[in-house]
Amino acid sequence: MTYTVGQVAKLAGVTVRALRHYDDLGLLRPDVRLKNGYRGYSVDDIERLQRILCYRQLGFPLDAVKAIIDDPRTDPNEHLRRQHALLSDRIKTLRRMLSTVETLMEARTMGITLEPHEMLEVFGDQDPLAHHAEAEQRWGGTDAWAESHRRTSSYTKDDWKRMRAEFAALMANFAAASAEGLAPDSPRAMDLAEEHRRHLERWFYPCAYPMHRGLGDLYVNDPRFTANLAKAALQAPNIATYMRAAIHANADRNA
Amino acid sequence: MTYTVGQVAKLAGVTVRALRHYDDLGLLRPDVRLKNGYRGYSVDDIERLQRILCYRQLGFPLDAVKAIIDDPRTDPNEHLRRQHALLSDRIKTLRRMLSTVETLMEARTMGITLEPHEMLEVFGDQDPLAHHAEAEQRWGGTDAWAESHRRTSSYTKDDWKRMRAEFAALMANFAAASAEGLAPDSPRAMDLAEEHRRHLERWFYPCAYPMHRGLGDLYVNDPRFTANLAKAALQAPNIATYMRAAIHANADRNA
DNA sequence: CCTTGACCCTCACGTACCGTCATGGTTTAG
DNA sequence: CTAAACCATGACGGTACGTGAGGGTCAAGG
Repeated sequence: MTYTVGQVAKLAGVTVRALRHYDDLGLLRPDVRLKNGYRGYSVDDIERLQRILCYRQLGFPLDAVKAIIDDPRTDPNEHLRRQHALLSDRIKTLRRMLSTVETLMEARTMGITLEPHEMLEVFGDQDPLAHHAEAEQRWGGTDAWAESHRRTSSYTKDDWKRMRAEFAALMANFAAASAEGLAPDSPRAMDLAEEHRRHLERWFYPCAYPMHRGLGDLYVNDPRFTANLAKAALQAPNIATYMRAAIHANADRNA
Repeated sequence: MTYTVGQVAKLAGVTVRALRHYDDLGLLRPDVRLKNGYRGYSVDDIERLQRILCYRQLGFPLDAVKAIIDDPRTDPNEHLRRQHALLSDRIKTLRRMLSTVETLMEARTMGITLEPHEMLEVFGDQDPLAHHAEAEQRWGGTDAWAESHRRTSSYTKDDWKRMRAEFAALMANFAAASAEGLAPDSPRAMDLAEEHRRHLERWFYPCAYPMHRGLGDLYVNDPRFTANLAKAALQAPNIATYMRAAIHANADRNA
């Protein structure tokens, strides 16, 4: 299945012109050219476009985006982790700006004049490059970054086997707990939820409690995830719903 | 007191070149030119710069920023309200992007392939203009917008007198409650906090519970606000701390 | 007194990221 | 078979600055 420029543009909410520009830059080359000269985008191209748009939204210039995306040291999981970190950062700074605006509002009602630096400092250039350069400084080449990177990209077949075995055991426990009629907010069920969270953190990506909650919801709301979990739990009924409840209870416990 | 370009640039976290550019555009004219030709920025200029940077951060082109800022129908309070709304919106969409990234992460670990539109649709152009145009459509000229605008900009001297009287009464009640040794999380104290919140909403700006919490913290953390409240409460001791506790209790109650 | 370095000034050209025609072929609905 | 709706490739324009070039200003130190 291939998509035309117009289709991709509509899907992504960008203009056709932008896609053509990315093509010119070599940033996003459509998979094929049809006989009539039309651009034919593949699903891989779409995935690449997701990365492009995400990094661009975060303020990176396109050549930097190209460098980031084409970096051979970075695998897909690493990209998602990085996007997650960058988005979280951005949200944090926007929250600081929002907080400053609230302070300004209240200062006005009270007739208090704030210092210039209090009004300004958070609104400056949130250029991700500066922060990223700093991150590069902190992490670049050192162990932390490399280790975080090594995690998924260098798993051996044996590792994957162990991971799957761990996961299967965990899901079997969930199925058993559910079958026993154990309440999802019982300590045992919550422990299983915690184990699930740490499983994700050990093998894949950092997963704080709010994020874990979101995943619990995802498992119930998206039938594909529901089905996948059911399969892993040997068709235990409503296992996703059970997991979600346990995950939320566990998150509450650790709030 | 006037500031040089370099000082302002450092305060705001932007380049000197950018400030000169804003000068050229007529977007931010320094208050004065010193004898030596240096730009001299006043505190008002700094306040204007805060608006410029905020709207620019939100993605508005500079000429639009100029139009927004120079719009004579918009008073300072209205600007802050608008900035608050726009920032909140932006945070909301970034959160949607973050949530999508989390879904993508989990989809990878489960080996599920998402539909193209699921990967892309949130990352498109978050151009505030589109949304703003829509808001203009919804509100433009109609009552809601005008009314929201009329609120502070058209208060008469009598209105201000009533507002100040209301506020004085409220603070007197807080002082009394505190003097009586009434617990800040008692119903009566929480009612006062709620009254304070509604006072803000009626006279100044929308103030949801999370924001109200933030203000409570501000009252304690910033001595200028602490002092101001103490004065309004006839020097009742620790009134800001008392208010903060009541505000948080009230927010908990309405969570 | 004179220099050095950190500021400031005004042109002026360059660059990134597209928007916007202009011109023309292709495909699909009626 | 024709109009509308796509696709293509140039090519020029526009915004928001970056980046010198070339040259005054000012405080501190030798």
